[in-house]
Amino acid sequence: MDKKQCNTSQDPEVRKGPWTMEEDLILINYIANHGEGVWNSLAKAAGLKRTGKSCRLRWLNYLRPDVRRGNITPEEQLLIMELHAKWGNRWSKIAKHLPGRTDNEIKNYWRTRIQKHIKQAENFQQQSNSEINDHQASTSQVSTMAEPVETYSSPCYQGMLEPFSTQFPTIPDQSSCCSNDNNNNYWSMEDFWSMQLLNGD
DNA sequence: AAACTCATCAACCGCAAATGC
DNA sequence: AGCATTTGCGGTTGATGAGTT
Repeated sequence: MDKKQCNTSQDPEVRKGPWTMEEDLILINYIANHGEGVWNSLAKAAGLKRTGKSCRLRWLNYLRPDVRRGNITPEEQLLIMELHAKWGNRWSKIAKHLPGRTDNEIKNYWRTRIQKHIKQAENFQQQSNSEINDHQASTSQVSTMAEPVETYSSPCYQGMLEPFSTQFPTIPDQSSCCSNDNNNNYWSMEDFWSMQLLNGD
């Protein structure tokens, strides 16, 4: 019936927003002791005032020990582009081919970095196309180019992969600093897991 | 130094599929 | 078979830090 029930977002007891270190520790400890499970009941049993969804997302994207943060390598960038050309926005599918990467991370990366470059490239192509068309329009009445290029398609990338990858010398630089920058937000996951080892449970 | 803009990313939301009863 | 619940996915938003004026 009401699917929002499992969400319980109306419940004032349910916390939202950024996770605190305490919450992270509770979740890590609970999963270390009991394993992953039914997330709604896990959230309750662990004493977290979060939805199961929120716990799951936090665990999968940030707390799992095998999650890699930052440092998207040029190889990964190209792989993401190739897989996106093949499958489109199937982020979870793409993420499966990038060990340690999450769908959310890849999605964000795509939207903030790659899409920007592609749009620039598209604009550049459209500009040069329109210049060519302007030139050709004087000799021909064909108007098929009015159709906008819709989202992704592998042919669309064909010409973009090369210029994109060669203009990338700027991006790996930032990725090399990102792992630390990201960790500076609050604390590092290495800290967390070493704490776990110290706790022993 | 302050105000403003832009880029990034963590987290939420809604929906559909999967699963259990 | 039908309903309820849970899980997973993709899109979107809001907070925040960095850069610019």
